[in-house]
Amino acid sequence: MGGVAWTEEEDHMLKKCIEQYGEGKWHRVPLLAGLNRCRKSCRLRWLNYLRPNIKRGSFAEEEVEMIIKLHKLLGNRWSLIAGRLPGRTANDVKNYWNCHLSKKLNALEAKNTQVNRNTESIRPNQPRIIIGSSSVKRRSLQSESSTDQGTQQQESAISSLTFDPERESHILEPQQENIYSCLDQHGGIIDELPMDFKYEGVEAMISGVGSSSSTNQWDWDDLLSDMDLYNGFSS
DNA sequence: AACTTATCCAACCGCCGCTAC
DNA sequence: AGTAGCGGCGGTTGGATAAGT
Repeated sequence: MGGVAWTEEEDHMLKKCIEQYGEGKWHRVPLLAGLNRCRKSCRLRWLNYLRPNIKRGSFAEEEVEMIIKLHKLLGNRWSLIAGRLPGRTANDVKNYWNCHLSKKLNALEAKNTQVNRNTESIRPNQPRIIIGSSSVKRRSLQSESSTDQGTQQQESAISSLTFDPERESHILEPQQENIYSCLDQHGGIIDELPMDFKYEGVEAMISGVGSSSSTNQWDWDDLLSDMDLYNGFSS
């Protein structure tokens, strides 16, 4: 493991402590539980392993599809992504992404680079406004919007930002944008990706009307709410 | 069977924003 | 205004295990 593994006894003590005192106040948990662990370890152990209703085992295709979609929109915001996958933790999602999906995307990126060398004109004529990296933490976005770093164009984009499928891809990093463009444009490697994700356009994805989405617990309004809160757009 | 390499994933680390003082 | 403490997050590490030779 990455550190000292938790014993069953420690798990029991932590669980008992949380059940008795509730979540939160993590700085007190080690003391209350009588554990020789730091607050962060306790919190992580609870969130990723001990918390009730945690789903274990491999990811279903629908879950993988959802992860890919959400990653396209949110970047490496694992906690937000996990929030849309009942029973899955941010750590699980992150690990799954790093172990399984990022490799596929890297392969795509490599291929995309090669493709771009031959087909420069694929890029859109009108430049997109990138309003901060989606993988950059919320603080960066907020600070960008509050400082004079951004151009007027950027500030305008930020201030007027509401959800709009036409603009949703703007929150993607340039690099990601290339990768996902490649997903749309080159079905070959995408065959490795699950289900019908490879055939869906952005519009279908945004509206949640993908052919397999009927079984997903997709609640776009909730997600937007989260994003608003997360990015501070609602304030 | 023994060894090497690849993969998985739990745990740790460092950073940041928020809040109270 | 400055700062310390906290919760929370994403990135990284490294041990266990599986797969390959």
